[in-house]
Amino acid sequence: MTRTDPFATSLRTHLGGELRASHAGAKVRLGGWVHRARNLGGLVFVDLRDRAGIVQVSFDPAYTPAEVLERAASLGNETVVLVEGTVMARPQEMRNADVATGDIEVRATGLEIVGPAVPAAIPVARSRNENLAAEELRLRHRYLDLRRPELQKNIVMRHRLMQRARRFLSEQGFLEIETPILTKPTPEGARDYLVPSRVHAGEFYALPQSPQLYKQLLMVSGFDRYFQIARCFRDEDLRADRQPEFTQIDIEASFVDQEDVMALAEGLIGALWAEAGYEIPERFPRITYADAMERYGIDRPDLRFGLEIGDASKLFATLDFAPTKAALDEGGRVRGIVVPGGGKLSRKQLDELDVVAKSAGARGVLRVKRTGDTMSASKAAELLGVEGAGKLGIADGDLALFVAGPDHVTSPALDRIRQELARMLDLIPAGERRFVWVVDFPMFEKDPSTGALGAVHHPFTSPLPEDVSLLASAPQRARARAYDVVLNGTELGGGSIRISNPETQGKIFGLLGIDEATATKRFGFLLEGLRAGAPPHGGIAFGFDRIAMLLADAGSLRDVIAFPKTTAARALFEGAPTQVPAQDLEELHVKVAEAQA
RNA sequence: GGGGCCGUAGCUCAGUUUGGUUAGAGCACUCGACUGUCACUCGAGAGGUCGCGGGUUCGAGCCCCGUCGGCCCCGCCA
Repeated sequence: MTRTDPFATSLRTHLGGELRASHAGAKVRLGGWVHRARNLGGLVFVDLRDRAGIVQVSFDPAYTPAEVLERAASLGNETVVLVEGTVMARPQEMRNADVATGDIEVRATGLEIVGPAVPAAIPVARSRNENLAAEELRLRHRYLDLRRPELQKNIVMRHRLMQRARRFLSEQGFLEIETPILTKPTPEGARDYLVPSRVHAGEFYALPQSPQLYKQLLMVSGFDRYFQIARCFRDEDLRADRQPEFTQIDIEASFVDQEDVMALAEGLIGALWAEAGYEIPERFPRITYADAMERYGIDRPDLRFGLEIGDASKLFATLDFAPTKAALDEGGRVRGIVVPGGGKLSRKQLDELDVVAKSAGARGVLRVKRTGDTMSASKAAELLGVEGAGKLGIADGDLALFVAGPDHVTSPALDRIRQELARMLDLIPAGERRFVWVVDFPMFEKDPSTGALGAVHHPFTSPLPEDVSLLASAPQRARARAYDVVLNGTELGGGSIRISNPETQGKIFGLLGIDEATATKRFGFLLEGLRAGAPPHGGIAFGFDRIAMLLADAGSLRDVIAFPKTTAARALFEGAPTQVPAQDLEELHVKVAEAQA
């Protein structure tokens, strides 16, 4: 028994899942879990599972000592065993083409039970037609769920992506630098997770929402290429693609412009997708924010299908049609989508689209259908006539859907309609990957309830040089040196060129309603840093969990995170959060407002 | 903060439409048979707070109210 395998230890010689026909004749010692056992009476087969896969171990009186065979016959699923035996090529008729190790089996001569197991609370080996256990149970018994080959595959992919990112960035001269987890609360943005200080009564740390300020200060310090696989925390309500703690590939560089960061990001994405076995374009196309909103109604367009949004306001202005007239009179627009061959959509499907649009805030969807030279489906269709239809590009057999109102209503509604149409008409080609940069984001957006300006990206984002003059006159029209990279309608990451001039930073704070005293209190250490000699700098951050989910082809973020939280931000396995002893609270100078029943 | 769906054996699910005998099936588990299986097969058995609390009713897994938990969505997430 020679230890030639890199996974060999004092207890084992190989990973069973890696054994192949080339190992035939080898004497091996394996460690693993009993995935399944088949006892034929006098003959026992055990599927032994380790992280590399599953291998069949056979126990036969012809080569297995009686007491070993007896022990094998008693094995329960998920028991941990050490097996000793010889790898044998299986005769042709006994091979199993469904398993990677199916050309061989291990003929056992020894068996040791090293980890007896009670029956598993949720099955690791599922029978056919058996669904996965409820996610609640999978999270509660995470150690079992993580034994499933599918999840192991995801976690392995995550590891590979993480290493590939590290290697790629290191090779580009980026330094991996850790930043604090106990940091300063930030009133902007998402809610912070707070950590009370024991030493300083009444004071709190916060967990970082991102290492933003630290990485800018690292630029000020001269570490001109930084990266970090950074854990970030945001205390907001969750979604399928949102966890309270998540991981970003965080990048910042000095003496760079937008082009440099974008080129680097394209390189990194190319490397990550290559790691998962996909070849993608070296450069990604670009679209401005304004263009994206106009043509797709959203700032992260899915370019895998057409159905672009058009403006039909001019034509509708000539029609004596009250609903659209009213919207136009109020300064809104009539925008719509022409659906080639859309005439075949059923009444039920059209009603579904109506529901989708209404849930996005629209009053309703106006339908225009053309069959030959007959216009139907709405009063507006008749008023429009064939001539109007021609002007809008509505051909025989087509359907057009219009929404009227201000852009902040029509855009989201048409975005939802567009996506729903693509699904209904099966327009999304399988395996298609359409990367796109969205650039020239506005600097600010108005809070609809208060009317106050807020930063679209974050308050440290630099304006486009040609728009600096707008800051004083029309800040809402000023565009930012910010960029998002989008794949198939999913945002992978985003970043910006930062403000490296303390005066400009002060102006931006002013526009955001942060006076000098407040700015000093909250971001003083950044402003001080900028005054101490700051290079031009910028960066980008990628949502690593989401990328891992895409590349592992996982159905949920929770399937690429070893120990995820539920949508109520609970950890079911370890049971966090939890109450703590009164004495601990006292020491932290914390009083719980209402006694828990 | 709001809306939707779900919760029946250790697990996956029937049963809820129309309230009515002792709540079923497959897998897992226990016992037995079986020498080439690979979802082994076959026989037998054990296993239930129908999430929890309250209500309506002669009678509730099923109807009503509340509550807990999970998932999805809106708000929120610079």
